[in-house]
Amino acid sequence: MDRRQRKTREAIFRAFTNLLSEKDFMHITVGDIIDRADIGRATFYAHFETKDFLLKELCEELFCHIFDSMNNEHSDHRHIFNCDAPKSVFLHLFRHLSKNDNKILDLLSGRNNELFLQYFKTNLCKLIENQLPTFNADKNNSLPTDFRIKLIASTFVETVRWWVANGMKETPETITEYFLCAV
Amino acid sequence: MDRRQRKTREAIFRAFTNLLSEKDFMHITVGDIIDRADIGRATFYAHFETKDFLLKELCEELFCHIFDSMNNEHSDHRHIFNCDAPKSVFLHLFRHLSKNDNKILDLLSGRNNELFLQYFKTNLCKLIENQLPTFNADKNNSLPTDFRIKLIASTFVETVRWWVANGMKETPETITEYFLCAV
DNA sequence: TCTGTTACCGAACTGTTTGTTCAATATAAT
DNA sequence: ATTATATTGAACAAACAGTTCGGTAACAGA
Repeated sequence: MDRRQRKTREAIFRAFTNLLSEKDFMHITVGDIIDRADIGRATFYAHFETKDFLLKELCEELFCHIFDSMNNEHSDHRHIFNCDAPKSVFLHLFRHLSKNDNKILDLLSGRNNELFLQYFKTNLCKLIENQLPTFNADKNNSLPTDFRIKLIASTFVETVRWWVANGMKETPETITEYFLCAV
Repeated sequence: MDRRQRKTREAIFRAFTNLLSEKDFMHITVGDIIDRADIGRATFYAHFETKDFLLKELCEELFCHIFDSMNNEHSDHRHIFNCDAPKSVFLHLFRHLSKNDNKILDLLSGRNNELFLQYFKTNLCKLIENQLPTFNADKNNSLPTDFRIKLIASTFVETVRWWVANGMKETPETITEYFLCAV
């Protein structure tokens, strides 16, 4: 990739994430973004079709590679997760979230956390579907499977939300315990 | 209230809820609303400061009175809920949701259900806080209280979301069982 | 170093949306 | 009937979205 392209793209993402921690996505204008990124208007539209696509690509850059790496590790080194799954998988996830250059942390603690957690949830459901047999099925075994998956996903999301709202004081290990205790 | 005012207000709400079931709130313009409501532009702004305030007032009209009535019944006739709380409270809620003139149903099954369930959740947490001692505390008793409340609220919301996504085929009684089984 | 390619700039431009204003008209309240 | 108020339609400035294009700077390969 051209160095110029890369720099502009990074400048746009940086400006955009800054703005997201200040105001609603809905009220951020393209003008705001190009002012803060210090680039021309035409340049922005050369990179992203609309503001919505910018959000989409940011989310993919943030989350999808996490899940991809997760799935790869899961299939390549299945033994790692099978020793005490699903604990390892979610511990892994919480660790990723807690250290990703503080970029994810900023976005998740801002006004728009629902926005990102929505994207997050979509990927999460697939992951949980694979892990489902390893979950303790004592209590809500009688519930429909798709319902159970969504419940676990929303519990995970709510756990993350509570975690970041309280300043992420707990260790990933503790939070994993909380999550597994709740689900 | 002036009959003219009331009629315009209703026309705006009707047009707005129609549009909400068709496209994202973000992409609905004031022009769309006044066209469908068949009113003048100046009239819209005489009623609502912005599009966001219209959404806010719609949510209040839809949800807040439900919770108000709930809280009143709860304080006036405490015995009703104490016989087998928290079942009654949430059964009550599910019943409300399933029959409110199909207006709530439309909105909750549309593209913008996250939007409304967000408003919903805020009120829900207060209700759950009152009902908390009546919940089965066997499993996740060790978790922080505020965390437990948010978990229960998000489980309720996720239950509603799954319910409407599947066409609300289950009776309120069944869904209440599902919810209490999951929480 | 030279050359063709590609990205960025910035300024202008069209079309859309927002929110306001105002005089004229219609409806409600007393 | 008279007064008060809601609605209308049109026009308006300001903000915003998305496009176009000629000129400039940075890149990659020979």
